[in-house]
Amino acid sequence: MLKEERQQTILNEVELHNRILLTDIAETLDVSIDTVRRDVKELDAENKLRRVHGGAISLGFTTNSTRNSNIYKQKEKIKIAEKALELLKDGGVVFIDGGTTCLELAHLVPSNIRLTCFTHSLPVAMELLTKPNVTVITVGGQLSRESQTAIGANAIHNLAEIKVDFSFIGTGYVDSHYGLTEFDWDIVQVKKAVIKCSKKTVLLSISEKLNSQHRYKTCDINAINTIITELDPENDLLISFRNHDIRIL
Amino acid sequence: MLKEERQQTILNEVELHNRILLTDIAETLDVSIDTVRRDVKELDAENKLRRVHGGAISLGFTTNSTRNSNIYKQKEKIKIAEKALELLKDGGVVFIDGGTTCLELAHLVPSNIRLTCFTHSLPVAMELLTKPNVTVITVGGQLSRESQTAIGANAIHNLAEIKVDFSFIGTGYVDSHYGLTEFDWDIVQVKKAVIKCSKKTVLLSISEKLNSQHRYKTCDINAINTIITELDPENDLLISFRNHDIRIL
DNA sequence: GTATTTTGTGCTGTTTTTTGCAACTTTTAA
DNA sequence: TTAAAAGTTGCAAAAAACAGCACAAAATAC
Repeated sequence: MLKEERQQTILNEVELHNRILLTDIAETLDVSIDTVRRDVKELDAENKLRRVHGGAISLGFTTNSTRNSNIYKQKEKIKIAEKALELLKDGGVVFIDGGTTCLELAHLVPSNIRLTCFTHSLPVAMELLTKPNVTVITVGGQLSRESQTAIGANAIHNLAEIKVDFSFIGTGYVDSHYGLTEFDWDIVQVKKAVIKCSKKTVLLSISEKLNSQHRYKTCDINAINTIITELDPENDLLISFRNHDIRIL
Repeated sequence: MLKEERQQTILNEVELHNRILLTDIAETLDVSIDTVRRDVKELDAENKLRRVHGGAISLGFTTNSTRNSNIYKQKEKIKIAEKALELLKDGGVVFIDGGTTCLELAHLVPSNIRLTCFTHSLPVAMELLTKPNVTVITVGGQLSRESQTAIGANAIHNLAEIKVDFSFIGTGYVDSHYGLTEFDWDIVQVKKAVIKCSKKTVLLSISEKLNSQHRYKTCDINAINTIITELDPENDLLISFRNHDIRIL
């Protein structure tokens, strides 16, 4: 049996079952486990599949996994993103933050709308590039491995040089009294810079985060112009935000 | 038996069974294995089939899979990337360009090496983020939809503020006399800025691009310090580059 | 018609690729 | 923490590929 044949068989199995075990394949193809291991190693190097301990998984499982796979409370986040779409005007200039909620917004941006979008998030930028009428501009800087966004002095410096109509941001924690807070100091600095460069700031947050707080403060609640949650604007959970001069969607 | 006749028989067998073994064919046709080998080599050069170790497979055989990332000449590009790895030193500061060859380089960066990598390419940045010891810094700017890299004045401005030990760049066309050239003017401007901010510039290019040229010029061939192709450095195709003060890997 | 060149084929020795095995290390999960 | 499973590395044998040579047949030139 030719090597290429074997590798093609492995690929087919992976596509078919989404994941395979090396031991299974070795038995099916009647070759040693080492050979299968080497094949999978090569196929992984060629980006045809992804090697994992004990076997391999299909790329379809991982490639778009940032968006596709199980995002926490994805239904709520889609609902939030849909509401946020109303704020997008043809020809507008906006900033879109990182995070799964903002990524949903990027995904749902209609492809017919003409927009100029700034972002410091790699996944958001990738998503926006699929929209033919959106001009995408990345804010450069050192990347946070965890969030796949640019942070640090360079990113803040770059943000200082732009001005957008709307910025859509997420937050780790939000409270009507303590404002927006985060677990991470670097993230706070970037968000401050984002708010500073925006005419209007829109907060996208699932209701679960309401009335929670943490160590570092991003801004007062008054710095936010619009809050969007998955809840009905009249919901009692939002009552403490209604006193402020904030639009609730 | 005529050569033509023999080759036609080989092709028929390949189409019929999707694959053949050289030893089988040699026995069937009652010619030496070397003759069959030479036939298959010719047929592969004519793109009538694909030569593999031990035999040949039909062209349609590999393309049946659903969404193979199918990078043109990926094997060659991996070979180039492997050579380029030798230039990476622990603690180094480098720039990695966009393009599939540079993406292979990013993919193959060992996860134990400590590096600071600048890039204006989203896919390269994403790939590098999987390496725990690599600090990734994006060069921001307006994104080219096609190449998923930052281009334009902003990117160039940002590049002007950094200095790296090595930059690894690709090119559309390269010629020993006309230097590096591109089809796209914007791309040229960015590449110029990259070369300017690098102590040493390394060109990664498949041999197919050697001795080709296009409309807009990026730089003279002398601006390049090292050229890496998939060929052996002593290969005759590289002879015209050997006169210059260029290292060939 | 003869000499020369070109092409095709097979053979030989060397190099590369592939594969399985074994010793040893790392990862995983109870 | 420990035992089992999986992974890694190095090695050796076999198969395949390669490069170079020799020779014969065919094509071409004189």
